[in-house]
Amino acid sequence: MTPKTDLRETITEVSCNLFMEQGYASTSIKQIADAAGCTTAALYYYYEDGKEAILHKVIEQCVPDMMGMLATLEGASSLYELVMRLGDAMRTEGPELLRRLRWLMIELPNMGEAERAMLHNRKLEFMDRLTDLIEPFVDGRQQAEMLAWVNFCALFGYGQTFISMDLRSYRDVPDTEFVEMLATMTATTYGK
Amino acid sequence: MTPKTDLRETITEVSCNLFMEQGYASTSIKQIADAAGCTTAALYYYYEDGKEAILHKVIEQCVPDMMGMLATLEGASSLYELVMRLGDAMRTEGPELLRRLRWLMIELPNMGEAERAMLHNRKLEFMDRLTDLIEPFVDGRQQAEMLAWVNFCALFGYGQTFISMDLRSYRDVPDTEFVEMLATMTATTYGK
DNA sequence: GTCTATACCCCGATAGAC
DNA sequence: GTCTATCGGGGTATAGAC
Repeated sequence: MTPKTDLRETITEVSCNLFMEQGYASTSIKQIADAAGCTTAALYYYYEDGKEAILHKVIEQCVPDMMGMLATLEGASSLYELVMRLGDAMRTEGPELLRRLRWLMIELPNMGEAERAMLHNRKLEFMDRLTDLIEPFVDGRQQAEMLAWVNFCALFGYGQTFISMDLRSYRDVPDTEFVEMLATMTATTYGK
Repeated sequence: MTPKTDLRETITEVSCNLFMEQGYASTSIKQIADAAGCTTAALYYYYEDGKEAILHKVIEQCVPDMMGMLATLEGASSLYELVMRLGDAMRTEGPELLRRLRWLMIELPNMGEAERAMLHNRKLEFMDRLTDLIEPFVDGRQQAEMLAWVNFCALFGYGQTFISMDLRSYRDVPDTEFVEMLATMTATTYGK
């Protein structure tokens, strides 16, 4: 029963949680050690470079698989259905995914050039793929690209607003209605 | 010439800048004192409760006047024009406004219940007012409310994406085209 | 009002025992 | 591999001179 995981794994896991809750700067290695059930000295056995090394490991593991989310969009039969499926995916994987994106954005200043570039690439890949999926249903790639941005930004903005401002009112604006409206607007105006 | 402002004002001003750039947790009172041209002891003359007191003062002053932004929307003659004006307002006041909103969202965990409630109220007031402005052009208040959310979230998501991910590519997706598409979608589908 | 000087604590990090 | 013990440094905060 006891999840006798490696201490190394435990450290990254609890660090991930603490960093996301409090931010990197406000989390002390003492806190991490306590949460992991060891002393600070033990941390340095697994992460020679200390706190910062843990951060980079957490960042690496924290990057969400946004491509996987797009897989469910394949085979949509209309633009309306495509946007609805995107909304569904956001609702399903959204809370965790948006939490991660949000944290990564907050910690950007603590990242190195390489990490920033990696995230930037992931973003572009995601938008490219989403554009691919939209293109068959509209007039030209440029239109598809803009639609990808508008839809992504709307869903992203929706998620950030509620995740950030206060989780309790996540349902003030019903998510199904939000997505339906977005899908209707998109399909009515640009669907062919 | 020399802006011989009160030291008290200087302190809140430089604190605001430092907090927004580095975050509250990563800013030391020594940094604040240096930037304000005084010693840390002087800070405690104006803010007995130290760093945290400065934070609360900065939060208070930092809350953006979102209602003012909506004033420019009055008198719009169509739904399309209304959304375009909203986009214009976002582009004009947007960078500074989104920067503030973003910071406030990040520092939410450091706020008291009262501050959180105040921000929540401001948000609701803003959405209510935006709904008022949209209502004359659509079918019923419920539709207006949802449209307010979709449009706000899209513009907010757009701004957050570029402010956060990297400012340099703010123009990867041209902002005028983004707003035009949003306005077109909104007006075509729901304008009456 | 502002400074100097200082207290005290917690932080990140390491050496060396086990 | 993990702990105990400890160090140096920077952090917040304050007492008292001016």
